[in-house]
Amino acid sequence: MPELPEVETLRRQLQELVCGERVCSLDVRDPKLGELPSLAGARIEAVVRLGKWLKFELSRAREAWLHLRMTGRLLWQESAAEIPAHTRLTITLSSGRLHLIDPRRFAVFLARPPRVTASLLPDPLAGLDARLLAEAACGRRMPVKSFLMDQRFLAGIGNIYACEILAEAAVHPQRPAGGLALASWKAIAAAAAIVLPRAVACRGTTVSDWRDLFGRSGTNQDHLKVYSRQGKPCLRCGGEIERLVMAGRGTWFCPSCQK
DNA sequence: TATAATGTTAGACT
DNA sequence: AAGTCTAACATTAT
Repeated sequence: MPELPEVETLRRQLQELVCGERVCSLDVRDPKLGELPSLAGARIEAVVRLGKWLKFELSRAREAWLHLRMTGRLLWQESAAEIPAHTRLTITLSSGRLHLIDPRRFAVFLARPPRVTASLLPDPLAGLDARLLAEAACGRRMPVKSFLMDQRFLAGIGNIYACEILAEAAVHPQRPAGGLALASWKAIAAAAAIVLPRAVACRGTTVSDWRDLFGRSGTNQDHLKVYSRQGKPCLRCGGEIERLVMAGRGTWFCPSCQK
C-alpha cells in the first residue's frame, strides 16, 4: 500500500509525536512477525525513512525497522479505545499507543537493518538527476516503469507513483529504460519533482485503505491522472486511458500523450 | 465466484 | 550471466 509519500507522511507525523518518548511495552498479536526487538525502556530518538522503510533510532544504539508492504498502516491512539481489527503489534508509550494494522499481514518489523536498504540513486524526494538516471539505466532493456519501481536503483517509488510520474512526463511505460534520451530523463525528473512533493503535501493517496497516523485519508487521489482510470478521458488530450499488465502489475497510461 | 489490490522475493525460464 | 516473468505470501472488496 504505502509508497514513498505515504511512508514520509508517517515519518513526519511520528517524528513530531513520539520523539523523546520512552517505550513502555511491546505487545505482539501476530506470531508471524517473528522475533521482535526488545524495545521496552528504550527512548525514541529519531524516525528516519529509507525508501519505503521506516527506521526508529533508539537509545543505547538500538533500532527498529518497519516495512508496511501492501496493507500495513500505523495508527496512534491516546485513549484506551478498542484495539482495531487486524492489529498485529501494539507499542505502548507513555502518551499513547501505536498500532501496526495490516490485514494482509505482509508487513515486517526487524531489530536489525534489512539486507538491502541502500539504493544506487539519492532519495527521489530530494530530486532526481536526469544524468544519474540515464547513467544507471544505460544498457538496460527493462521497461522504464520497471526501472522506476526497482528499489535497487530508486528507493520509494511504487505502482501508483511510477504510473503518475510517467504520465506527467509523457513517457510510455514500456519504453526500454536504456534507450531513453536525456530529454526524457529530464522530463521524468521534472515530473517526479511535481508528483512526489504534492503527494506528501496531500498526506498520501487513499484509493482504498491508506490512512495517516491519525486515521485520516490522504487527498492525493484528487490529483491522479492515470492510475486506476482505464476507459476514462485523459485530462490532457481527452483520449481514453488504457490499462495493461507489466510484471504482473496494473499499468495505466494515455496512449496518445505518452510516447 | 473470479479478479485485483499502493510490495517483495525465490525460483524458473530465456 | 543478466534480465524477465510467475507464483507465493494473506485478506478484503468489487
